Amino acid sequence: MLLRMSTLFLRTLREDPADAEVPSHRLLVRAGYVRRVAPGIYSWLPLGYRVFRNVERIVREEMERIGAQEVHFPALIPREIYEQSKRWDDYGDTLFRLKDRKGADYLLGPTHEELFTLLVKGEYSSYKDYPLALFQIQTKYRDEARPRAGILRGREFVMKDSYSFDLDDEGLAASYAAHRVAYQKTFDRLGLDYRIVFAVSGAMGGSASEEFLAPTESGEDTFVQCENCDYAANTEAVEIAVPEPREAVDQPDSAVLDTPDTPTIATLVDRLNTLGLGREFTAADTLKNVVLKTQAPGQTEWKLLVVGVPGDREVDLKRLQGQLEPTQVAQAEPADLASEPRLVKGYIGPQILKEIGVTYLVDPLVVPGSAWVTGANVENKHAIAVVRGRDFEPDREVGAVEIRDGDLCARCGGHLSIARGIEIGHIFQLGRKFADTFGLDALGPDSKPIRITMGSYGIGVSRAVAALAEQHHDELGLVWPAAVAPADVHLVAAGKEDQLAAAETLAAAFAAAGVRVLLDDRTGVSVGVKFKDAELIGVPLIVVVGRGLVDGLVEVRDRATGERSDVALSAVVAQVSASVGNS
RNA sequence: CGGGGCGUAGCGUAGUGGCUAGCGCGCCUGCUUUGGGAGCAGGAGAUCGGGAGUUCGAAUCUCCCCGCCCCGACCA
Repeated sequence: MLLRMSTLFLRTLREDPADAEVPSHRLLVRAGYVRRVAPGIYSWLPLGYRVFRNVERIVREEMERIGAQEVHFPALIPREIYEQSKRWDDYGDTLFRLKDRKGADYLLGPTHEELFTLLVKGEYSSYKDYPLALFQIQTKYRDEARPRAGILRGREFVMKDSYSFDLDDEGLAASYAAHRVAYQKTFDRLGLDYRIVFAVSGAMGGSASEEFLAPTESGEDTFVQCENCDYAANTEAVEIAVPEPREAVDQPDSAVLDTPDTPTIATLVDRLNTLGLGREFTAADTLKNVVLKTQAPGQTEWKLLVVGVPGDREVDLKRLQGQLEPTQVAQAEPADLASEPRLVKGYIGPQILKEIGVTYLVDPLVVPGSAWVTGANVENKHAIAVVRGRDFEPDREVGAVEIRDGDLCARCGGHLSIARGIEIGHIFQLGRKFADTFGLDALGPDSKPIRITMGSYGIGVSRAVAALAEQHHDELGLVWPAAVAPADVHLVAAGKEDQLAAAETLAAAFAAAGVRVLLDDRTGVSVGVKFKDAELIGVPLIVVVGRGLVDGLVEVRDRATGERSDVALSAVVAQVSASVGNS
């Protein structure tokens, strides 16, 4: 392969585009890889499309390696198919909907579970046909409320999605494991730094669920990782270490105290410490009861919900929502509170919740037998030594507190640290949700139907390009890993005539040796511009045919390390093709 | 949808009531230059986001609308 800068459709920008903030967006635009068409919608230019196709190729190869077979579905899908799975309504505003000339409804696919399931149902009917894994690499559409960060989160993006079809749970587990390995190989080959984190399976249902996150500052997913063991989870799924449970019975009796004007945790703690109770209280000794409301799927009615957390912690609504899916959770409005006068704002305690029929969830930090200062359900009064298992019993535990940097790992007790990452892949065991919806069965050896169980696996192909740019750049520009770079060598002809002629000859030799070469054969461009462009474009090796030519030397530069060495013109092809072959 | 910022040439920007809207990059022509985004000279390119209004006069002031970016809500 030989690409010539003199004719390449490329214009680099000297300055950062004003609308770009994150590094990938800035650099991909500056280096002429992509151009914005509309918010969240981008065109891929020749260099960018080469990187894109390299990523796509690697993803495809690793899918095929585990026996997944590639298909290609339409992006344009009739409404009826999504009606069957209820997602025409359930997906909400994020679904791109459109009408044809007859007024019939269509959508642009955000994911393709329906089509995969229906396709298999239409073709396969025997247990002998399974297991099966299919995948596609397809443009997906989501009408994001707020597209952002260039191609990291667009309204149109390319995703590889695959689905496994198995007869039983063991088969699903095996398919899931195969995909997990394939994803590791894929991201390893791409040169992405990533973490596999536990996730909640969310609205899609199912059990096992893990995300592949590429740690980077501009990532929009927060996750937690243990500094001691390999535990990592996103903030919805994370579990932190909790205190040992205690015996409820042998604890001091509960008592009600006068605590006027203490509707907040801070005012309460101040007051407690003036009462001479023989100990110092902190916010962590109090039990905060936050009033929320929930809406079960398919219901229009909202029900009150109280969540108890230690007073020094906030409730993380997003985390809570993630665990209560598909039930919706929201902050209770004053009007909601008014519907239950026995809940006294600022003085709510769990002691009466059973009696008044309000669901009570506690964070696991509120362990059985733990004693708390909490509201007495009377204006200006709090209760002390309120013990879980004696004075109240929650309906269940749910991880609700905001995770802090330094919280302890539930596995090993090590410190947890919070980081941000880009979700580049997600694997989960979908189970029988769509098989149930569409009646996907295989006929078993006993002539009885077997309901198929599915796994769902996604890789954001276009997003991976952006994630690579996020992880592989410096102040000068992009620094592509060899496997995805638009070329192996960026060959700069530093001068005219002799040097240009020598560069031409060398470029032909590289190409003949199977080295992908980008030749800067532009005349009338100063060498400084060529160097800057080479650094911005980020091909791993830069070879300069310049002043050393009179001595039969060219300069080889490593874009990543900045290392430079002079190599004999006669030896450079062999040296470079060896290093390219090794990578 | 809430909060903030911003719309002037392909890109980055200056210009807060007064002459022909200025500058840098990029682009075109010519000459010079060739190891770090070159120099000189000449040139093309803008309905100043749109509409309405105020005014002798509007990029500039007022109102409405549209769009973009960032934060949040939301979101595999």
